[in-house]
Amino acid sequence: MTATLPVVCAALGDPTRWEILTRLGEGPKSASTLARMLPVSRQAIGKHLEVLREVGLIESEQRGREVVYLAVGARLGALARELDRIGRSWETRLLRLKELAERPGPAAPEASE
Amino acid sequence: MTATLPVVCAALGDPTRWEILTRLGEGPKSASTLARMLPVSRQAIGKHLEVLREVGLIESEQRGREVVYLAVGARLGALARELDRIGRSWETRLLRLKELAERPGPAAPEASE
DNA sequence: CGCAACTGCAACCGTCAGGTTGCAGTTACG
DNA sequence: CGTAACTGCAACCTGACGGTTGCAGTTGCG
Repeated sequence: MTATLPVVCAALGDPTRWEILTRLGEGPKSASTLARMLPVSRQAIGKHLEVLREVGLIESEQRGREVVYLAVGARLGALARELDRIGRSWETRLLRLKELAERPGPAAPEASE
Repeated sequence: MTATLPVVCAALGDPTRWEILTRLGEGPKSASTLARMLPVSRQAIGKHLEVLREVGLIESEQRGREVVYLAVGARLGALARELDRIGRSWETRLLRLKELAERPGPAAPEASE
């Protein structure tokens, strides 16, 4: 479940998958139920659910004869924190470079390599 | 630049693109420079840069005869906040459903549709 | 001034992801 | 107890994506 960043982002990179996540965000649902509300086949839904489950964005739970899936908000929160951290690091580095550029140093501070 | 959520996530869904972003996070660089540090052609880099620029994750800047690109941390931060918000909403809804299930109501509260 | 280096555009290619249909197996509802 | 509904697996198709090469056009460094 320690899915690498690009992988979980890729999972979130498909519109249909977001459709599914949105519906699941409203409450637990089975693959068949989802297939009934979306314009794709049950099998396609199944593949998407598998992808989402692999990166920890949803969990499955046997309920009676059907398998219901639920959205895991915590997983999305974790991703959000990770992205935020990275974004901040970019900003601070950018700022440091700008400071170097302002301050008249010995040579021209070139950062292209 | 109001790139929809799945689109910007898709942009972040490619490993090579993360390579590029990481390098750009260290400081502004040109396409050729990036191509020299990564195991792909300059043209491939160019396509990736275009994708990243379209979703606002990087910006371009003419510097001398070359075009340098810089990572936009704010964009990533915005995405992070959006994801966090959604994740929280999932959790609260889940909680409400659980409450309903605990409380002995008139009928069995079924949320599969 | 001339050459080297960077950019932009276009054509082309292989792979894989998203989708479909079809079928077989289980399991709860009536 | 029978049948309807849900699941799982497999084969197959197609388009888009990540990658390549090739070429033409600028622009600045020595």
